[in-house]
Amino acid sequence: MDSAPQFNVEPIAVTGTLTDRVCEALTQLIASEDFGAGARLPSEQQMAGRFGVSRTVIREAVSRLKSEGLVESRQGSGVFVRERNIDTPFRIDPALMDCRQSVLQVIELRQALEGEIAALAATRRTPAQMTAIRDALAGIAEAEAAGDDGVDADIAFHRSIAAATDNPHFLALTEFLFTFLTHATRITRGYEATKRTLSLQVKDEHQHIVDAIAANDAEAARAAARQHMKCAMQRLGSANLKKLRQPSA
Amino acid sequence: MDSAPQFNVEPIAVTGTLTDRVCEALTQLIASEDFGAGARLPSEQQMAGRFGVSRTVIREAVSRLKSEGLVESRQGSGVFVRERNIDTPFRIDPALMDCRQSVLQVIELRQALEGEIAALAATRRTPAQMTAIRDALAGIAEAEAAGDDGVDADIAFHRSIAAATDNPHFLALTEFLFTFLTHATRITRGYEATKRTLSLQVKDEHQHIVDAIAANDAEAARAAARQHMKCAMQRLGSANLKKLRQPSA
DNA sequence: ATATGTCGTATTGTATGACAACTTTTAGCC
DNA sequence: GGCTAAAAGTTGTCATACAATACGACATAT
Repeated sequence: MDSAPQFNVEPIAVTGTLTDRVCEALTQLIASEDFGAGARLPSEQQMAGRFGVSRTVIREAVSRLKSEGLVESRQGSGVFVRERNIDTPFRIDPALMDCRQSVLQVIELRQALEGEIAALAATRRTPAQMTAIRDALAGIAEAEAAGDDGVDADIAFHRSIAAATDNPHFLALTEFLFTFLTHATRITRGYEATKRTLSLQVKDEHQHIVDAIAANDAEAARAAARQHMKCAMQRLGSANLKKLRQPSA
Repeated sequence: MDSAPQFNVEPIAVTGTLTDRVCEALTQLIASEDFGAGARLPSEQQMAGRFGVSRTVIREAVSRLKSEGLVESRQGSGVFVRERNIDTPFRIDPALMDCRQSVLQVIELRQALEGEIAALAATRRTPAQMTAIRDALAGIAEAEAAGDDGVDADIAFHRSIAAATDNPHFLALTEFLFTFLTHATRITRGYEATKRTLSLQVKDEHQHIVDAIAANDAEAARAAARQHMKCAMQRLGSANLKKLRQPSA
């Protein structure tokens, strides 16, 4: 009988762009098991005909579904429904945001990353990226002079280094950790406080990192970044924080 | 001076579709705060000119960014960077799952983490955790003997080490990266293949890590784990990866 | 002077046609 | 049957055109 999946297009929403509507309709079709995992969608031309839109719209809709991991396209072959993706992203429970131990743990994570990030940046940085790093470093001093707390500038500095790795995942993860830390420290305070009093030392640490990256010295960059993170933990740790659990026995 | 955001487009990645590359480049540009929240991107035509691609490609890339919530487009006005949500989790674009470069980049991320994880584990591990690590190592051999591909056992091994850091975020992040890698390598294949042929070397690397952790030697553990990851990258890099066709028939 | 209407321009949304790159199927030959 | 080559089908990319919308400039009315 009807072995071929039907294309019963319910009257799609009357709001939003055509791409939005087609996207929604396709998502619904896939979800309603008319097209199971591995099934091939009709060709873009066919879908354009069925929906009464141009292939442009279909392509944009499919592109979105691709970015959501629902389908995958193979050139010359077609568009196929993906297996249910166990898309469990990495997240940090916001409930831990005001927990100081969590902050230290996240910084510990950063310590692991920043060392490698600095090393890779020292190896791969382009002159343009080096300039961006130097600008960001200067931005910290400016912010400080302007009376700003300098948190944003500090983040921008570390971000510019992460960007120089040419590995977007380092940048994305750094970004993510920073959003957590800024929100967390906004609760626990103590960031600006410690930062202000020790700004000289921090500035020195930053300079060491930049110098190493400028010199293409991966090992020195790694060491400088690690030292920077270590000091950051100590600053936070000494700022009236409870100690992390240490290796007991 | 020129306050307008620069558009220093470095040569983008040489793999994947044009849309993939542009998408990645734009994400990086937005993340690197050349374009802060609320800023307007250049018009699609301008971007097409700068990247040297057609407007079609730009539109599909922007469409993906829209579906990820990074930007929003207003007809007649332009494309604007959206305020980053507080709890946007760290995730990896599923569209990059079959991109071999992404796999290597994620492994590079793991390389940064595993070194520190091993070092921390060596410092903090409890006897019980040490036992768990040894059991996991033995589990790899058992799985291998049983004819299993040993992927799950390998994951369990690294997980047991991450658990010994007493920092739950290391465990969670490792977990996340593994789910990505398993899904990705299930597409690109080559994991078991390379693993089988080089299992002796892998086993040796594992043993070195365990020994260092057992001896509470943080530096040795870090070195061993980094070496392990480095080799993993080389193995994947040399392996002849090919996209896998879904067995729909 | 302020408010309002109109217009022109810039920008995104959509349509269409074409070609390239790639995959699958088919036809033909041995 | 098995192999090769042609053909058809599909996604990827490009170029162009027009529609729909937003926004500022300018003129006009109150």
